[in-house]
Amino acid sequence: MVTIKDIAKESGYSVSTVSRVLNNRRDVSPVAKQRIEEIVAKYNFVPNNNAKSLKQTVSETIVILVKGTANMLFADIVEEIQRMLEKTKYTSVVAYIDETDNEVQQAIQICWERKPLGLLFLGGNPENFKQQFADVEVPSVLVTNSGESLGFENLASVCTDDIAAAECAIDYLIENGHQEIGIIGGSLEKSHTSRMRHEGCMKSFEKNNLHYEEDKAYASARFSFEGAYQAMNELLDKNKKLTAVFAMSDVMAVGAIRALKDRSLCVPEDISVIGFDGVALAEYYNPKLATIKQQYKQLANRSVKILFNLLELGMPAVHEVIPFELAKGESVHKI
Amino acid sequence: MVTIKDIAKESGYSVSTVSRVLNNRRDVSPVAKQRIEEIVAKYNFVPNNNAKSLKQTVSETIVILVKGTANMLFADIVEEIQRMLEKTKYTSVVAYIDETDNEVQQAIQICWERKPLGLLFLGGNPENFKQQFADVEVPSVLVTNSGESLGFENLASVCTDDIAAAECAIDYLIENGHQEIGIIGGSLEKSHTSRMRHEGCMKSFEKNNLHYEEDKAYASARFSFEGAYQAMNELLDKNKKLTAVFAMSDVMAVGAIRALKDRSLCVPEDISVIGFDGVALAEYYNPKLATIKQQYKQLANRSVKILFNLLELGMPAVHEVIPFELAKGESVHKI
DNA sequence: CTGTTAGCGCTTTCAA
DNA sequence: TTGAAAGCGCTAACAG
Repeated sequence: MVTIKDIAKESGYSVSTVSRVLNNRRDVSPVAKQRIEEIVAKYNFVPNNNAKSLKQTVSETIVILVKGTANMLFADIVEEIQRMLEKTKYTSVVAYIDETDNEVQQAIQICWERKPLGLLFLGGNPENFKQQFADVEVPSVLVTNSGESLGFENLASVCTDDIAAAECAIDYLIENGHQEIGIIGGSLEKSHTSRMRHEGCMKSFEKNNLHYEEDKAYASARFSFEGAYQAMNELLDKNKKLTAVFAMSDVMAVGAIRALKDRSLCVPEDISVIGFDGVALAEYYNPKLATIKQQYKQLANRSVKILFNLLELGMPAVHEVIPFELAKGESVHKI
Repeated sequence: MVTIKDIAKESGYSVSTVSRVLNNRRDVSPVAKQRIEEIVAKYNFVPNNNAKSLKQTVSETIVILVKGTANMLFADIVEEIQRMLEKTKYTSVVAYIDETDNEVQQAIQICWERKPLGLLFLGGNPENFKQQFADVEVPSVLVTNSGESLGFENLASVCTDDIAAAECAIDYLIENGHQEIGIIGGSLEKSHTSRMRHEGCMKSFEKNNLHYEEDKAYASARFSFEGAYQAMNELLDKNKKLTAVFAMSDVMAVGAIRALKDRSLCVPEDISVIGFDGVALAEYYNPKLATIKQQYKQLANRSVKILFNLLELGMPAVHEVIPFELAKGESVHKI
């Protein structure tokens, strides 16, 4: 493998000059620049990022930390963020981490290793932030979760109001005459987002004077087709009178619908289903899913803008809420 | 941030001893080991991977290079591979690269930077391998594509027979009485996989004495809902007599079905659709998709096993074909 | 504009 | 069993 030293030797310049050319510094003569670039091209030289990061005190990189690879909403947001970042002078790096990992710990390690300018967290558990985010010194934006109550100076946030959105979903079911409503979501102990949405559900139930029994009406599962499939079956066994289900993601809604069909129940004729997120799948599924549409483009947009404000303008961290939309689809039926 | 030096100072040992403990070397006294581990735990010390990789000549890492984040089949395979690798002494690292990137170039860079023991390519363009894989010295397995014709000593492969599988899909449509068949796939210029599957289609058409006109019957698109949606519309415009469609992925099949529904065509009553891959979505969709099931668990299994054979036993690179299955689903109708 | 020098944090000889 | 020292490939002062 060819190193910067080899390039230096062959070009007749010193390594520092080569380094300057590589990093597009202006203080290099055009002659040197051209000569060095020739040789770099000739050998197809690519700098070793380890060495680079090891030495550099700061890079021009923005790291997008995505919690969970399978999340369709995150996939949309990531794509949008990357599209935006491409147009800037910054380099973006996407780091996918396991859903069970601690994103803040990972962030600390990443900061230490890659010295990014800024961080974008897609998803995350506020608990983890509370415990360790103080060790992150880099301007960051928490996307799809609120960081308001955390009170860190370098942590802004952009999210959908999960409570209001879930409330809206249940309201919609109730408006359509449903009284026996089941909920499929994540673990209420582990998933903060699920807790928020659950809280929204409760608000709607209370507001509408509907009785809600968690044991009977809530089934928790992984955010997957399979998980929701099982959860739906549980719910069906527990409550024979169910007429509607709120699934905390579109993927879950699809899993639930398959379970219903497998029991020869029609959606929405026999049971109505509403999802959450508003990913493409919702519109491509049959029936088209009723869902709460999170505006992924806006979430992406504002996140990047806000990060730039922190980064370039030194503005204080703000906490924005992006409005959601109710997409009526075809999976909810009036009774 | 605390470094190995700090640990050394606090423990009273030298950096080399600390390094030994960190890397589980045996030539350390139990006393030293314990003392150092205490301090490491106390400070929550994590070594800087840049420095580590920079110096190390070889790591215990196996890199999984995934081409495209949105590929559901790859997601399944990756998960399975990781599950297997977890049980071994190796560390696995997943690197997602853009579909438009050159995976071999990336691999070279990764080898140079992270010095992995082995490489697993999920997807890839044989053309790229032909041009540059010679520069990769690490044992590798190409998954879901055949590397047989490439003839590299350190490149094994595990794949589904795309030609036979596509042929089987078309055969199935023809068996069901379809004569006017449309195909939705990737770019025939850019996607090797699409070319293979296309070839399989042709074989079936010829075998069954059916006339095939590429212009009229083939629509290319990105492997996404949206892309297939448009492609389906194109096809519909070009051939009013269409009774069946083969989509080169399940995601594409779903996109196509939505396009059909939007034109008030029923699947499978008016038009039959068969997909490819056999991802979970196929069984969760309505109607359940007829599809060619690639056995992702077996693909993952054999890939890892074969890599270990290369790695540990120095066995020669083999090229395996994993059998596929036809899942009949509900989206194909006899006419 | 360019070169010299000193490390970044770690692993790895080589001696002790 | 341990430590000293060299250096991985690169950037970043600091001189010139």
